[in-house]
Amino acid sequence: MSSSTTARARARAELTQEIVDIARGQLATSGAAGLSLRAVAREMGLVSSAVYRYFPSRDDLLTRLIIDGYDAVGEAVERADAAMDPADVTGRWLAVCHAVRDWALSHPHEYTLLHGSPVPGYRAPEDTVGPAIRDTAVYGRILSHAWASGRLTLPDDGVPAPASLADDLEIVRTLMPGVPQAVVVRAVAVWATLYGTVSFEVFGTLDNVVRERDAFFDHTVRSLAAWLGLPTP
Amino acid sequence: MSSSTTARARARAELTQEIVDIARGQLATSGAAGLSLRAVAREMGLVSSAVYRYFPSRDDLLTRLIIDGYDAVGEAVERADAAMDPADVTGRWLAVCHAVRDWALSHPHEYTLLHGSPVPGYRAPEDTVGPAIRDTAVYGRILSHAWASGRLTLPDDGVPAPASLADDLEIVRTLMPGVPQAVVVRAVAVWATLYGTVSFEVFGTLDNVVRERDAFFDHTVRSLAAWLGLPTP
DNA sequence: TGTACATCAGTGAACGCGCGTTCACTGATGTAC
DNA sequence: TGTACATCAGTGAACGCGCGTTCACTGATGTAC
Repeated sequence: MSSSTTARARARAELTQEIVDIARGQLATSGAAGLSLRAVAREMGLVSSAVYRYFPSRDDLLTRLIIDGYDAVGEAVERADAAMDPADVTGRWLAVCHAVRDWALSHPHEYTLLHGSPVPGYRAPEDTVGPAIRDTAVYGRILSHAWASGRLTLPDDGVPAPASLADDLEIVRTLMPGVPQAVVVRAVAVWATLYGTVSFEVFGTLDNVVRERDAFFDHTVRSLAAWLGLPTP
Repeated sequence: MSSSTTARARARAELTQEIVDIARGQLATSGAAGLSLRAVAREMGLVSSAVYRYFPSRDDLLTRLIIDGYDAVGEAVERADAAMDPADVTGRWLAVCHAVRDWALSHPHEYTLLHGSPVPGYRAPEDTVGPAIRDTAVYGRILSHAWASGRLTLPDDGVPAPASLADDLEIVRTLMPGVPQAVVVRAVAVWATLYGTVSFEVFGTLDNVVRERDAFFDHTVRSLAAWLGLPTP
């Protein structure tokens, strides 16, 4: 070999990527449950068994799609956050929420793969955990920063968190160090609202219900910001 | 024929029901996308073509499952609401939310059919619209009653709903007549939170994140009650 | 009440298609001397 | 630099399975006179 990566190695990397891209495209027509190695091979002009040189099984291909998906949202969210003034915690929150929604609307089938029904018979391996919390980590940093810089108002709605939740939600707490318990609990509810709202839109539940999608979403996340105790701009 | 329903008609009704029950059971192992008429026939000891005497196609069977599912949640929600003192609007709201979650946890695959990813290639017919809003209609009645009896506090968080939403959300508004616009908009967000939270739990997103599921859910819906402007008990 | 006819449930074979995965194989690419 | 050998990509056939849907048929149930 002359260059550090051989022609064979380069071809392998390219074909692997092509398999992934074609598989991702097929999510649109068949959904995750219907993803088929044979269909991918057919579209590439390969014999079906050739794909096994690249992925040992269908589930490994699915895992790759899932990891790529989480990374894509994670990156979109990180970029949206980085583009804002770090001190503008409310602006960062809004930017991040819109980034999730924008990504979901432009990649509906990948979003569905990540946040839709579990695929029957598929069990996600450990490798997916890291990428899966990449976006959540960004919300955590925003809330941490908001709290540390004295910009977070504690909730005061007469609904105190029960004692049994005090030791719960460790993972969430580690993502937003310093943030008081009442806000941590609320953050999880807000997290569910964000994805609940986006899923309603992507899965079609809002069809015939909400027409002004942009305005509705923007208003929802602004209300959530206030509910979280972030400063009203 | 002697009785008003002939033996043949009774057998037909029973077998139709049995097909539906078996199909529902198979959602657990195959998911909606994998629901198979042949598998249902096999489990019943029938030849696969016999099922066509009862359902003209696979999609019709799926439609029946969906309608039955919506009706089941709807009924659970209505029963939970009816068991409360009508004047106790906050109690009714909490009861209704818990009824949705309880039903979802005890029928996870039917819940997934209703609120998970769309089934590729399946288009829901008109008949599903009515049953689909049966539960939502109950929330609407609670809010309507709360408002009419002066128990609803208007939101005051410095985030007014934008003008473009004023003419939107007709369907939601008709479900909660009289309720002011600001609350209607918020009700949709709360609706998304409720189903977002339940979906997180049913789809496994909360695994390793929230341990105290009951306490967490109860706290979430109590917070939502306050956020909606329902009286704190 | 009894009989002739119509209705309908269920059969079994077939059509034409799909899938994941394994395996022995050819021929090209890369490596070590 | 040239050659012998090892590695690896892709082939094609096969195994054993699945699916939805159609169709001509048998035999039981229901209906009308």
